[in-house]
Amino acid sequence: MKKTSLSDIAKSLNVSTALVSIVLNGQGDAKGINPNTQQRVIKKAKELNYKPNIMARGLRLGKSNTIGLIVADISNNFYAKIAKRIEEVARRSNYHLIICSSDENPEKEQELIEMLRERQVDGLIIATCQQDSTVFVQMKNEAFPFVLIDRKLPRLQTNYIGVDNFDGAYKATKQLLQNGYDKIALLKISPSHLSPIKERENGYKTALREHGLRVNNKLIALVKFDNLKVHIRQILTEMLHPSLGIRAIFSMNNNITTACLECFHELNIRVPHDIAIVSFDDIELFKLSYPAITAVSQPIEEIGEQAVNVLFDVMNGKLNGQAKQVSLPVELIERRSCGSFLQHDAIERNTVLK
Amino acid sequence: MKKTSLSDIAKSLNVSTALVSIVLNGQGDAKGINPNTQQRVIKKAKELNYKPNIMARGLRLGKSNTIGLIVADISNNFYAKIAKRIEEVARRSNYHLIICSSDENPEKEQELIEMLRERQVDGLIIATCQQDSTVFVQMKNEAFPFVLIDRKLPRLQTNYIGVDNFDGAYKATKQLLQNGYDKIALLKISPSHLSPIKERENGYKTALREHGLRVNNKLIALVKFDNLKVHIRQILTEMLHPSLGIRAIFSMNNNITTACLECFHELNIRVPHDIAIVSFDDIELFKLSYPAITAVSQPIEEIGEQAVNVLFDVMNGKLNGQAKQVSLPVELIERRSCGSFLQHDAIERNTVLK
DNA sequence: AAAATCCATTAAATCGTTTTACTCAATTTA
DNA sequence: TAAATTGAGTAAAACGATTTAATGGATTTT
Repeated sequence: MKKTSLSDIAKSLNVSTALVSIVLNGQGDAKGINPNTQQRVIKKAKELNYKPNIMARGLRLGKSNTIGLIVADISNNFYAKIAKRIEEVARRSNYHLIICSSDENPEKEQELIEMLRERQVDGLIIATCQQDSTVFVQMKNEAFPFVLIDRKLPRLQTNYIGVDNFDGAYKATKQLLQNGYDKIALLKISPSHLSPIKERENGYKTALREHGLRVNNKLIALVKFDNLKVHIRQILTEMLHPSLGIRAIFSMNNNITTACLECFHELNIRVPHDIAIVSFDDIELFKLSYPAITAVSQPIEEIGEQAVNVLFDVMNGKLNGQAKQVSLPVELIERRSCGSFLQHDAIERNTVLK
Repeated sequence: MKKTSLSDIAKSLNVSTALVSIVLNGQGDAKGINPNTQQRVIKKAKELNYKPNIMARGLRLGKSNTIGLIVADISNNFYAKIAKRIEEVARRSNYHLIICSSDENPEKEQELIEMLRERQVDGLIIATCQQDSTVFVQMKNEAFPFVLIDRKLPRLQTNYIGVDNFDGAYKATKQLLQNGYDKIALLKISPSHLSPIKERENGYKTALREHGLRVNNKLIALVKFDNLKVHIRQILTEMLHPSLGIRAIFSMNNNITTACLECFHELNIRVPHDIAIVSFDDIELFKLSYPAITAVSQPIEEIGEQAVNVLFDVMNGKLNGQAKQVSLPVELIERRSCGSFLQHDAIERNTVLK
């Protein structure tokens, strides 16, 4: 049983495909098609289980009513939630979403951009892992609508929705400092060229300096995205060597923190007794791990929502070339993982969570 | 700057579009096109930054080299990971993946199936939340390639990749029984018509019966997917009333378990001291929560992989109409959350995880 | 010298929709 | 009565890529 096309309907009713197309697109009244004829067409379409061929329509119309989303890692709940929100919002405007994951691989991201554009998506939302801005400059030149989320590129004036990474990192570090920690390790995620990483690093450094401390590069480590767990373990065993005197960690994202926690468990290291930790990104796990982890929470829904809205604005030419850059506020959720340096033993084990 | 088409290249070289098409598809040698001409075409294509229009190609070829994936909830890590794996495997065969989330809404799932088929996907992988098998029967009749994952429909003979839910639930329940618990609550997830739910329920019941216990329906509760947290809280406060004497829970999926844990925290209920819990689905969180949660682990990667392979087989007519049903083995990962009923106080708090 | 073969290429049809610019008959207006 | 309008619909082109059958000249075979 092969697919029904417009002309199947047209033939079986002895009318033209034009008429059928018009009616099925709800233009019947506007174009003065006899209501009776309209009914016959609609009925027959149902009967034959007609489904428009989107490729044919897309070819003719030059648009697909689809937007593409490329995230850095769909198995990271942060991106999964953004994706979900984007889908919901796009859907309301009758747009569909194609979700792809670059897995932090710049070449793959490139390919995905190409394939989505070949597929004639009408716009693109990207959490890029690219270092080089060439693709984006080119898309900009071609006036192809896109907006970056979470990560942006230096010197690239383009639409972007992100959060105040500096502020989040600043607050997180400050919190540790206030609780009496002064040797605070920083765990960055590679690729380290990503804008949020840099901004967070600045927040960390500024907090230290304001507190009258020097930045010690020995306390800063870069963790590779691939093979995260193994790598974290190496780094932690080095960093936690007593000679360095590190008693607190600021971790740059949920993946690193999770890997740290696993490692702590394995090595029987207690938080915050042996080591305090504060994380960027707040995930469910941090509420429920023992102890609960203090973390910087990002407005995930808001990021998704604004990304779509800005993209639509671009697509409709409402921004006329102006780049829109949004930086949303973040919030430090205080929990147990960075309890005061001096009061560790006073911390009760099974307390009600915040 | 508008897009380059085949005929742009053809015109600028004074050749036909046919030639250009042949060359760019790597058929140049096979069709005996002059190597020199081939070079000119390829060079020009690069120069003009030519990208094939997938809609035109798809229209002509009647296929899209794309498969669709509909999961029940992309923000559930279980599905996100499956999606990731599917994408990887499909990619290897030069297929692209469109990921959609039905959010446990059967109507939305229906719409998604329609939209993906309109988009001419060549096949579909679905974790359905549908009760009714009409859509699937119809697709089957039309010989449209699809495979179900995770969930199947009763009496529908179709391709399916899932796990041995009965066995997982049986083992989980058994574990609790062996540890001395006999009043074991069962938390099911709605919609309750889903096959894994039923199979898991059977596993639970069989374990009880084999242990010489009666199934008590008062110990079985149904949790709604929407508004999960609030609902769990209601149910738990009822169920944990001392009069029922419940000291253990078998939870049917990671979402429910996570919500339970949150609730326990809030109500200051200790695991396993006050209540033991075993969960279906193993997620990162269960390794790191305190205490670590015993859970039934599913072979996520394997599910994704097999789903794609079976789908490809269907698409290539290798199965000639035969329905392939796969049930993969699961594993019970024993951790701390269901420690022996009698030895609670002996359990040390900060021990090395398994 | 006629027929067959080969080489390099192309014309034209096709996929399914949408849309523009008609057509043709009936009715209304001037 | 001729001209204009209306109502209901259609023919045909276009979107861009692929493919089949054909072309026409050069070379080889009979």
